[in-house]
Amino acid sequence: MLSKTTEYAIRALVSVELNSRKGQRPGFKTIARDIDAPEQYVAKIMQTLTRFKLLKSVRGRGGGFFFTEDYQQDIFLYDVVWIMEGKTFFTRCGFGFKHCDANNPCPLHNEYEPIREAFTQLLKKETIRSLATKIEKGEAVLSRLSV
Amino acid sequence: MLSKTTEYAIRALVSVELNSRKGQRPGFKTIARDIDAPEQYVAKIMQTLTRFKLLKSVRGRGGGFFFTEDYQQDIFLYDVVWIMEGKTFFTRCGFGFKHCDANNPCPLHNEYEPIREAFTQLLKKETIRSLATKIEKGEAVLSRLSV
DNA sequence: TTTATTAAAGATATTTAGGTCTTTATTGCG
DNA sequence: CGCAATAAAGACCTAAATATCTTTAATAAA
Ligand code: FES
Ligand code: FES
Repeated sequence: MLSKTTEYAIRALVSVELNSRKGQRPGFKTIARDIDAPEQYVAKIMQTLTRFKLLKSVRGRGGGFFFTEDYQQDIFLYDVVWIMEGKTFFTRCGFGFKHCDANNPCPLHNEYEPIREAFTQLLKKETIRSLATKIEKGEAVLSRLSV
Repeated sequence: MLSKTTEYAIRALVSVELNSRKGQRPGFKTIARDIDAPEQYVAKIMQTLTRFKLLKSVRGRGGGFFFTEDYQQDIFLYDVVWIMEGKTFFTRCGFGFKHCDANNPCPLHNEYEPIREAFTQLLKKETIRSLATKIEKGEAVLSRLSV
């Protein structure tokens, strides 16, 4: 569904959120450990997220990644997916056509479109904060050691 | 969602169904043209589908691909996806964990699981025949030249 | 039986996603 | 200032998905 890279990106942002709730400013190594992903790959992904201004970074001693003060508006998973997968992600044809077109539908369209839409709505509803809160409440986990 | 290969596989089978309704026994070149996919790649995919006995092939003059007489039980899209993507396809974690586990859920689980299940049900409901019928009725198309 | 036609098989090539390494720039601390 | 710690940047590497090429085997028609 989502690419591994996008999954890492979402998990990494949640890691930053959880760390900052504890007054920390994590670096990419901390994040990578948190989410059980390759350090250097996480570093690359953080570069992308920073470039797209989903969060800030500072280099040097005491540096790391953090959300800005004007982080009033939530980061929706939709935003992350949009950045990592491109806007076409939300309108792909389930049958493999270049575009979805309800006026010239593939034979899966009528069934597939509502499912794709439900997933889009999920991504427009859930935020980095909402995921972090679930984890903080113990309702979910950020990574699993076993299986 | 589905890999390109799986999409080709489904479309190829629908092409065989539509051709055989017209009394034809298509070869991989005909199929490739029907579904607008690379000939040799389609050939490879047909080999896989034949190996898994979703349909039969004969070589030589007048040869091609066709469904057997005991083709009473429908071919569900679920079967095709199972063959092409593996059984783990239907139980993947939307957050990137190795497995989905409701007892130790990721923060997307509660929202994601129903969507994944809806898609699985779609694949268990729709068949190669049902897709072919939609196309035959003019309700959908097998490929699109433009966009 | 020869030939044309077709799929199977296997090797190879290309592209994309995923991942690593090295160097440079920035920052804070002693 | 000089050093240690950190992210950025870019080159590079690896693995998987996608695609192609070549040879072989099977079949039917002439
Ligand atoms: S045309 Fe295929 S999903 Fe809409
Ligand atoms: S644990 Fe992630 S979807 Fe079930």
